[in-house]
Amino acid sequence: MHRLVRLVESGVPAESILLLTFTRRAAEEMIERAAGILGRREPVSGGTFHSFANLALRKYGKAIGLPPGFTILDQSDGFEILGEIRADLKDAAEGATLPRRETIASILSKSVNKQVPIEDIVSEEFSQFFELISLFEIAAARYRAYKSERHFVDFDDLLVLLVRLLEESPEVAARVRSSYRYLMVDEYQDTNLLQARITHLLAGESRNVMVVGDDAQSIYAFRGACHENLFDFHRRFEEAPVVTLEENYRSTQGILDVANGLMSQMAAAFRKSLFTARGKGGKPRLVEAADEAAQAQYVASEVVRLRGEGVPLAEVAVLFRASRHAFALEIELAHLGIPYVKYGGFRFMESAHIKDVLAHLRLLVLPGDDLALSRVLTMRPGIGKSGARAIREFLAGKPLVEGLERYRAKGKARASLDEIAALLSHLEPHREAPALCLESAVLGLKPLFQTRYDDWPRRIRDLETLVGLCARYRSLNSMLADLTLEPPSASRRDGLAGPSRIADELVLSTVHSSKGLEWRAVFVLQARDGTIPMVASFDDEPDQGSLDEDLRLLYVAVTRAKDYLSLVWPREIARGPYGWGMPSRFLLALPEELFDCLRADDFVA
DNA sequence: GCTAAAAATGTTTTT
DNA sequence: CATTTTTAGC
Repeated sequence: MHRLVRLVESGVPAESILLLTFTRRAAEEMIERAAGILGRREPVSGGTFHSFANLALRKYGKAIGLPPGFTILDQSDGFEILGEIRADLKDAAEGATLPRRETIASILSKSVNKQVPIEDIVSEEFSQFFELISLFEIAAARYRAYKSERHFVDFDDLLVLLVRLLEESPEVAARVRSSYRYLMVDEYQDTNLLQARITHLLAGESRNVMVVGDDAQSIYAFRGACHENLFDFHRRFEEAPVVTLEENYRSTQGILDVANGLMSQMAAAFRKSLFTARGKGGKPRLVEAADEAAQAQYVASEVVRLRGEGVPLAEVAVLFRASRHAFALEIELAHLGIPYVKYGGFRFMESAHIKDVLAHLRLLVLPGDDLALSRVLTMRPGIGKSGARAIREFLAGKPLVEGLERYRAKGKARASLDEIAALLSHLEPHREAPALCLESAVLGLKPLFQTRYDDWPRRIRDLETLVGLCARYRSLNSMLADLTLEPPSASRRDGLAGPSRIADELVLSTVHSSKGLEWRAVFVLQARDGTIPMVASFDDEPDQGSLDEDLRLLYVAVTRAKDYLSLVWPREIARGPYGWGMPSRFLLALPEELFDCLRADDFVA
């Protein structure tokens, strides 16, 4: 940040500075801080690598044959396509069971992000599918073909295509480089090989580039992040000075002692020892709870106590590994009437009702979007998978609404087709603002939702919130692209969280989504062996790599806390590996005197 | 043959 | 808990 200020003060126009990072929350945080320092007069550009790629490709993609109106696929779109491909490949598998479509997607995606052949990924991480490598390669080829025929672009393609654009079109590369002369990348340990290449390409000859990262906080290896990028950057830009930041301005020493203790268990290369001038502070707590309910009760009662001591709810966070770890707590909070926002985990854009409505809008933008068409068709009564396929084939190349009316069908299917045709012809994307269009679609689908979903009131509320969030868009296409790349990420008890930053709400968040943020008080749920580190079963010990990643995950969680930290471990949990009944091995490895060891049961009673 | 309802299954984490 | 596969039903 200081470099940013210095650059601007030394006369560099703010708009020639580009800030990039991997996660949206880190990007938001980064841009907000920059705006805070520089004032609003000169907005700095920046965002995630993906959103930057989206903008650049819309603008210059023509140079590599990509039309500006390309459609972005989200993860579940990709799953759906691969599901079809998987079904087609079943015969070729000759009786062998193919992995789930999500697994195939993960293999293909890793191969792209790490820029290594599928064969390597499978032999390293999925050796049980070694026999199927050639099938995966066929699947990859079909998946690529499917996308390129339709000008569909998935998350990985955004990066691949940006690299190709910058490499194959020197004119475009020169233009982009001249408009962003100074490049800064935050959370560099989370970038993958493609993003590192983009960084190098954008830096170009001028080499005006700075990256910030902490290898101890690398927690995205599962999607191909490569924290060695940090060291590689150091080698590539030899003249770049390395500044190690060891003084910590956030946490009290008691918390840093735990953080240092965790870090000393890592096999990391850039060793640090964190210290602070903030003083010792209270000891972090290591709290034993009987089960998840007791864990929830302890956390809730502590939150109430802290609020009584003057700590606002918004200054308190509860962190966990997976979204479901917070379920019990959510019930408890609802019971006590404590408001909260929950980040991470469940994704709205992938929940059925939102996809239902957006599929209709996608058809308005691109009538040939057969992924969206399938969804629009099959969500109606009377039309199933094979019916949809027949209708899709019939409709190919025909005007959509007319075709729907002319298709020969009877009974429920006929009624459904008429309803779709009526709804689609009623929506007028050219005359209405995108948000209004969305609103009409919601209204038109409401009767169907009421029969289809038991919890339709909640879903309708979600959609109404979504309409509100979309008010700022001027084109349907950019609205859809943004919703895919930057979906609303938080929820409240009753659904989608709208913009209400004023409210004093407790924060529940996955550790992954908490990166870069800080709170006065932090609770970590399920700091339990089997969860952190995650262990699938008794006889299945995790390998060193994933063990290390989990250690870093706990490190990230611990270092979010400024003054107060409680690590809670339930002895019994409802699912998953039973019978561990131990705190995380990473915590057991630390000297006991670093913690106040408590029992939640004594506490709550 | 195709759909719709019931059982089974398999779980991070993000763009 | 929500999605996918299996099974029954039309």
